[in-house]
Amino acid sequence: MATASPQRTVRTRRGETSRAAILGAALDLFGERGYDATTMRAIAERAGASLGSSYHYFPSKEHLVLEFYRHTHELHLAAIAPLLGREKDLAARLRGTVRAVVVTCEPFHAVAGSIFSTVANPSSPLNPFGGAARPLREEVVALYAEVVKGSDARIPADIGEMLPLSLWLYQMAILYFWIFDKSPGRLRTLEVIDETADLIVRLLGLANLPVLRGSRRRLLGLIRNVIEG
Amino acid sequence: MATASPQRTVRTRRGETSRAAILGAALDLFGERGYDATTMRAIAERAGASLGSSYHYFPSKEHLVLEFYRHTHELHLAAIAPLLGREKDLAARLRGTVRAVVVTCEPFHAVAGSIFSTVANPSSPLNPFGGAARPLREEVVALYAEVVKGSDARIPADIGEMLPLSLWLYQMAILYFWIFDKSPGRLRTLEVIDETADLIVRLLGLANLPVLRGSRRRLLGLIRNVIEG
DNA sequence: GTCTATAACCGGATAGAC
DNA sequence: GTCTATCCGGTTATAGAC
Repeated sequence: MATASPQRTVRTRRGETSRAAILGAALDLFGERGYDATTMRAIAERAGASLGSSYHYFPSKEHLVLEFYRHTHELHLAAIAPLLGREKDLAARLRGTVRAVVVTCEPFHAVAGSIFSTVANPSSPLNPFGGAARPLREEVVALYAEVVKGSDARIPADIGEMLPLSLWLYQMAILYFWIFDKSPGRLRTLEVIDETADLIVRLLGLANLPVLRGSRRRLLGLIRNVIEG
Repeated sequence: MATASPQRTVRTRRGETSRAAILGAALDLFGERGYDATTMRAIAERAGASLGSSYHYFPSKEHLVLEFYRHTHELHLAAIAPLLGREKDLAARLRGTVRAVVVTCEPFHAVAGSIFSTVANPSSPLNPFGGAARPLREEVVALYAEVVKGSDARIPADIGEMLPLSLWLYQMAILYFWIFDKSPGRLRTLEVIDETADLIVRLLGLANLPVLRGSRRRLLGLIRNVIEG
């Protein structure tokens, strides 16, 4: 077939450019006005595209938000790479990782509230527990697996199995606290992170105590059971 | 002023009737078709009212659903009164109280997701952590204070101070799990309640262990600190 | 067959006449 | 307190351009 493939880089590049322009406009506007106050029409206009074009690239307004997640996730990964390469103490790794989450998200604090409420809705495709968010969720869980595995802490196997997902949940709780935090520099959130990260590691160290064995087994069974659903 | 007050019961009653008709129609339709598929226009039509009239009584679609929530809260109180009068075991009281929450809310399950997300929005006046929701929140916290106080469990004072609010938070977490629960009869949620209620009471019993003293003090300090904000 | 654009539709919310 | 007329914005249909 000498006529060969009609797929050319040029044509693809035009699509990519439009897509990037629309996404960039959306992220800008979310940052400027918040999620609710940003209309799809305004996004299209700023991107120099039409409304129909925006919907060609993003099936819904919420899908633009998903992209926004991914963006901050990449920033987060880059921010903590040095720490994870150097530090061996579990509490320090955990504290540093979660601190980096809120620091990375800081420019979007004003938007976070409305995004959260959109996303908390179980019927939203963006719900973090749902299917569409699975790839990203699994990346974050894998990150917490690395936070644990790269440390010098010795974690029992049954706990280690559940720990990354539990830490992901912990991170979500911190983010919800952070959304409400009006303190200057979000200092209160940072304090809470320091306290809780320390407490978690301390309790992990106590998990082998005979008196706690029964509760530990039941708690792990519960978590396992809940995840399966 | 012999012309006196123009407020007559008749006029008030007419308003009440319309209001009740609209609310009733809404609850019926929510039950029949679910929240999303029920339009404000359909509610007005079934109630024999106009769209504008509906908005005269209820500022938004979500407010209609909130009304139902208040209603179920009353039902919940009534449902657990016998249990709280009779039972002395803390685990049983807690389990029964939280079980009754989800049982009472069951007719409401299809709508619960959108309510939760409305209410989770920090900028919403209806946010459970915010000022407007304070009266209802304090009622629920007071209920959990009674769950604890009416039991034969001996709770240290520092824990007792924080416990009702913590249990309220625990109930919220259970409700969020319940929203996602697709199991028949919502059995999985009931199992989780039984497990967690038991676990909580067990851990309360262990709180006096010397090894846990440090963590206990830090955790309580943290909770106290978080609440103040 | 990939991209863009215009013109609707639909339903929540509001304005203002009566 | 009730209505009609309208706005507004997410979403969809669809026609054509490259």
